[in-house]
Amino acid sequence: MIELPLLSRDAAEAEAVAAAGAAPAACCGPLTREAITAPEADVFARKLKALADPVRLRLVSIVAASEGQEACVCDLTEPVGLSQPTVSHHLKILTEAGILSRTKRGTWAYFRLVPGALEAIAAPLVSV
Amino acid sequence: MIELPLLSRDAAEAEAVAAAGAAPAACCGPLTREAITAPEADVFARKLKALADPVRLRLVSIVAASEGQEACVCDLTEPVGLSQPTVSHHLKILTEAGILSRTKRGTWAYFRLVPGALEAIAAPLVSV
DNA sequence: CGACTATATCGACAGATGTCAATATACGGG
DNA sequence: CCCGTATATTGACATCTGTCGATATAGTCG
Repeated sequence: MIELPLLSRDAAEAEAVAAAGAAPAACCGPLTREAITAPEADVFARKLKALADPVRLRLVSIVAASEGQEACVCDLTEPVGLSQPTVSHHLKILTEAGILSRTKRGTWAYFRLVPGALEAIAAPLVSV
Repeated sequence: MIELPLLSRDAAEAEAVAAAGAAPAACCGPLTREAITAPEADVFARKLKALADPVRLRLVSIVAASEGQEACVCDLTEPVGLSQPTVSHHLKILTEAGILSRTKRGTWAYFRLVPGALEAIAAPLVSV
């Protein structure tokens, strides 16, 4: 097994998931069943933080709702009205959280929603 | 209709919801159906931010998993290992976001999970 | 009333976060 | 091979956030 020091744990999992065709796993059981442990809370909070920004929510939504469910940075800069470096920054956070995946084709970087990523984040929030 | 300047919009909605016996409404449709608008993203990000902290996740979970689904500040300080003012601060954020409700009985302030609040946050994340 | 307890608020402070301009890197085309 | 374009990285900066100790507020019980 080769180490992937440049990839976060979440991004690495997302990549493995894509290769295997499986869906990302939820971090933990339902919050309401029994008290979440501190380490589980850290992991879950990291994922929620990645999503808890109006710009990043819009980026995820635009990517997911796009033709072919993918978009490049150049498609995203104008809709959110921010500079290219800022958009790249947000996309990096979303990718490292395992929410988006990045594929480079030529000069362009295409981003896609990782299948099941949002559902995995939602899972601990629903009662049963 | 009386104004409630001391309560956030979310807390006010949560209170109305409790009075009517209804469940909190989701901020918007599924992220993946069509692109979320900027104002919707702001509202949704505010709710996610309230939850996107390891301490607050644990507080919500401890409250929800408690006997009688409620807990007072004194029950919560020790489990999370933080000072009382800090715990009060986090509880205020959760209450203003409409996730917890606060009831004062005697000297104690009891916090409960607002029914349906977590599901309302999860709703836009699930595909259909 | 006066002491004690539970909670909230305030002020301060370190560290995280979102943003941009400038720059670096990588790729494709003449 | 050099230029133009797309993206990523860096450095700087203002703002937000989580934490604490100190203090204020409010309720209980002698």
